Amino acid sequence: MNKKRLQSEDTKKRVADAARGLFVKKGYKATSIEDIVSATGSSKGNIYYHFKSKEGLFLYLIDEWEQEWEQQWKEKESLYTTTTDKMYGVAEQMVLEDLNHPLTKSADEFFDNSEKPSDVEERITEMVKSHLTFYQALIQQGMDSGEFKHNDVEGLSIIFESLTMGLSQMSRKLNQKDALVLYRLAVNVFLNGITKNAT
Amino acid sequence: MNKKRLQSEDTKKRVADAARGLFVKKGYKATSIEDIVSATGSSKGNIYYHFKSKEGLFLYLIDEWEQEWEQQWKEKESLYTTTTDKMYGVAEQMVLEDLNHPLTKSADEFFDNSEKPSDVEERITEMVKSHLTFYQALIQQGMDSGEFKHNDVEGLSIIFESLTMGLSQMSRKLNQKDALVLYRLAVNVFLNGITKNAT
DNA sequence: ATATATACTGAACATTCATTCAGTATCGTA
DNA sequence: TACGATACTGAATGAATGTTCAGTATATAT
Repeated sequence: MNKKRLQSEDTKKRVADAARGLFVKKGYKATSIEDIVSATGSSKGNIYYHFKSKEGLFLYLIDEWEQEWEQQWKEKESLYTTTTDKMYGVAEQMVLEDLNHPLTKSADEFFDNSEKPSDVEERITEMVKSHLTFYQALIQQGMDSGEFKHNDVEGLSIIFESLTMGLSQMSRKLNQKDALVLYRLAVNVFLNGITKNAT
Repeated sequence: MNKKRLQSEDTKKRVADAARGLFVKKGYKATSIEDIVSATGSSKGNIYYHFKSKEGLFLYLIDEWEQEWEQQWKEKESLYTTTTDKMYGVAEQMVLEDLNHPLTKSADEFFDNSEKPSDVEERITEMVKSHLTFYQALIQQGMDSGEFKHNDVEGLSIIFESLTMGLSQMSRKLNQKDALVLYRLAVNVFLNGITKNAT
């Protein structure tokens, strides 16, 4: 039970990769199972053999993506000394990872489909919460270290999350280079608003 | 030909209002013609008699909304003296109007449906462009008057648009009061990042 | 070599939804 | 009053799409 299992995992990965690509490009709803079938050569039934449903496939990709993000961040975090640098680092990773890694589009799309209180919506809400917690800790850290002015930490974290959400939508048409410039400028504006020493 | 025409216009308005309410609440895709039928008591056919299509109905609402926004802004603009005040004013109107007035949700949703290069997508792109032009002029004005530091005007306008796009998504669950606080804080952060005199 | 679990196929099914259209009702007007 | 236009009805259509399932192939274990 080896060659078979390996092959099976391979097809599962192939399906996941194709689906990811399509979701980035077209969004969740606009991507049909049929599209994935065409892209993989695999059959409909086989996709349902490997994944519970379309939604299940999507959730699988989200999890995968989140894990990778976390891992990459851990690798980078130690390289930054100041909180300021960390915030630039986050923005950079966002452009590098999130724009490549696709669910941005589908995720935003999902946000607006309150139709079904599906697992996915819960999942996304959960994701936003964890973002907020993350930013909150980061900003608090900056305040404690004296880099940032004291202010409403929770509010600022929401604002930063909002800013990045908006940026991810706006920069969809941009190439990576331009997006990077835009994100940097955004963090710049955000920091000079909360940093003690004016630039 | 009067009573009839008035009645007709009335039903058209009733349909539009109901559709607006549903689009805000559920988003564009999640709102079916059937939903609008249920909400109005009008028949499917009648909706198609008054509006070309679901998309046409949506576009109608967008136009209506944009006109109202512009009008309300004109009434307020003269009340603000500094550009700073104007920006707060814009934010305030956004919360007061945009959150009430609904298409926010559906509009964002549309952004992610690149499936069809439909009129609507073009329309929304156009809207974003006009926003950017507006913010650009406002920010330029602030720079000229000496209120703002000199900086990349286009970039800053994109950032402000992004920020507000993100805020509109994040504040969906908030009540008007809390949203207002959040938006004010956001503009505060944005301005203290580009205003010469630190707070 | 045979049996069995695993991997896979694709036609059929079920549902949702926008849109159409042939027909009916209502109102203004000649 | 009768005719014509305008306003409205709702069943039927058609297309898209997620999901199921009975059946087939393949590889591993006995």
